[in-house]
Amino acid sequence: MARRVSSRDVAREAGVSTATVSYVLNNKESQTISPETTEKVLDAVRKLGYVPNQAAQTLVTSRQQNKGLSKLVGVIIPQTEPGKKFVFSNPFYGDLLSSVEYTARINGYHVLISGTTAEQSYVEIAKNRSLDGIIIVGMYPSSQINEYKKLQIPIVMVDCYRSDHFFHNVGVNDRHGAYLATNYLIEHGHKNIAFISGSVQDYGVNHERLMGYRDALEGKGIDYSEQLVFSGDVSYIYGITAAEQISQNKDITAVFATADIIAVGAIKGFRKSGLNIPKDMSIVGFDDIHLARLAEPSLTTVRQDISKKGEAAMELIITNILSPVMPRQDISIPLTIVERDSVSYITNTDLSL
Amino acid sequence: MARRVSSRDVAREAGVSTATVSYVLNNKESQTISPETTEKVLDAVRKLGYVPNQAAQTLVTSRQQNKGLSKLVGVIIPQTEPGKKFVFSNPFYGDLLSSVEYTARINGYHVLISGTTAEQSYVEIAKNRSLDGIIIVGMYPSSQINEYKKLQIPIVMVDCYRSDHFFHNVGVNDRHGAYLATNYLIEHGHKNIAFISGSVQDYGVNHERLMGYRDALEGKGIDYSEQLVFSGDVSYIYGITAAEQISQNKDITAVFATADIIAVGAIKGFRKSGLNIPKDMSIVGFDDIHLARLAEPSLTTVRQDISKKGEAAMELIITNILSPVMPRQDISIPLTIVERDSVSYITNTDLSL
DNA sequence: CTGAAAGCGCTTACAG
DNA sequence: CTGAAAGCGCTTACAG
Repeated sequence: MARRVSSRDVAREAGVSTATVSYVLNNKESQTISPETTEKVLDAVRKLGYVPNQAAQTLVTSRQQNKGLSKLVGVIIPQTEPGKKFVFSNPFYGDLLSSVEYTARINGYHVLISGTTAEQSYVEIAKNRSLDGIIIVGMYPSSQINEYKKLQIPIVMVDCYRSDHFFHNVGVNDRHGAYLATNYLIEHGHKNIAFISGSVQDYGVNHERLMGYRDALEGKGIDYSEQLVFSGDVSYIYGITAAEQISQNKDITAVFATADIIAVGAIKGFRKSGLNIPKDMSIVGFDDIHLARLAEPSLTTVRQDISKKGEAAMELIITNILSPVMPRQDISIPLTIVERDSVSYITNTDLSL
Repeated sequence: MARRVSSRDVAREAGVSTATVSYVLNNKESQTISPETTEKVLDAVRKLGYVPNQAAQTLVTSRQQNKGLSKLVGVIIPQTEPGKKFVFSNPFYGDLLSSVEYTARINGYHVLISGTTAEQSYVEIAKNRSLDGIIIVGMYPSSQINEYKKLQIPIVMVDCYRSDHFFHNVGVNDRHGAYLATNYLIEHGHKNIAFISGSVQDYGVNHERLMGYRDALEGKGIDYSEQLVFSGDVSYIYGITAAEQISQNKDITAVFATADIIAVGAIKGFRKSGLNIPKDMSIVGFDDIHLARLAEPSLTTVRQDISKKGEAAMELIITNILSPVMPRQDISIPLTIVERDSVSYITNTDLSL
């Protein structure tokens, strides 16, 4: 491999010192360089095709702060199991990563993606690469999260519900989103609304969404009943199963499914049971995945701006790199209802029964 | 930020020189270190939680070769437009990236993802980060590809058809895949088989797939007719449109769609036209996206092992880093037919007409 | 306004 | 078997 062009080559070409080259390229306000010298250096840079060596820059700036050393931000995406591949098939991660990368790039940063191996913790990777910050997506065991605290670099958690809030957070207000969905159904005249979700823990996304569902019912003076809560796993199959169970209960006229994939399964399940969507059963989902638009009927759902999420996360990192004493931030990305064809009005509830 | 533990700290703790620390950690066969010393160093490393500084390593190894300097491999994913976000929503890229990253990781490499900005070409990024190799996914303008040649580092192109083959290549045999799909339909008794695809260029994926379609027809002595070729864009919508056109031609009993998304649209289109799938019309797709399994009926399609693709690409890079004089490689990932419910037999073609 | 020099944290001939 | 020393390519006080 041909030796790379260094700042010394540029200095020689321009007839100046490497210090001057550095001053020109980093235009420090502390140093003023004459226009002529600046021009000479820039010409030499162009002529030789000089690109600074980031490794050298990282090394030399390791003593200072408020700058970012490596201009590298790590992104941690959930893995099926530690040391294995990512659970990346979910298009959500692709969209998120895309906006994370874009926001990094226009700010002069790059993105390192990496899972962890049995032999190497992410903390080691962060040290080894002199990461300027880390974005952690999804839920992880507390032990792992605690490790990161030692790192003393900006860290943003995305979509992570935890009891202790040590790092910055970016997420959606799941409770509010569930409220929106449920309330939408109520405003369409529905009263007996089933709730279908993955497993509901004491905290976490589904817990929040269940709370939002209850908020909406309560807001309209409708009694909450555990009978209407169906919880399994986040899958198409479970959507079918839940729908078949729900079909047994003739009072139920609507369903809020906490994930589109469940909702789409439910559509299938209801159809199997001979119910027409939306005439006999209204459904609202959550996520607005690609499939939501293609479903038959197309699915009314709660949409989050994934792009904004990634942008917010990376902006938080960068802001925090620049001002290390910044207080912890909690950012909530707005949610909106996307109206499609899976919900119908019930005008005369009593008569229709 | 607390000063990091350096090899000097380790050396001091172990009562040896930094050279010895380096020898122990990199266990060079050229240097033999006594077991006692090795033990002392390793103890110190553990005690202090020492992690080598990659920037320093990259910098110092910049004079040697056959090693990889930065242990960093760049991955270029298609962007909507230069300087913008990735076209990442396609789950394909997520799967690919996942296996690329995994393969890198278990080999001691990391993955840098980055698009390009107007102000900064990827060549600059590669130099700046001392990238050890690059994986380029998809098609790019020749001018851009030519830029990369200067870089003198291993480069693998994934799914890229080009007239000049300068870099390593990883892809699928699209022609063979199309042959498999078409032949599958022929073996189910179909003779009038329509071909639906995105725009067909003089070279590229769709061109190859059209060739494979023709191969299969020819292999069974069936005449090729341009009347049966429908080409628009790779979208659900176009699938609907094409299906509606095809419904006009009562001779056609089967369709090979070169993308599942088109095939799923076609299912919808045929249903609109009152045709039953697979009784009145058989369909085979290509890709095996998530949707293929969920479609009604589920879609028979050609599947590629995306994971293998990423693995092969990264392995090629790493092999080439270790042996820089390696000849150009061309790797084709196997394709298989996934049989589902969208194809039926035609036993008595003549009678059925 | 510009340059000489030190130093970031490593690795590797070379000497012993 | 181990260490002193040079050097990778930068940046930044400091001196002038």
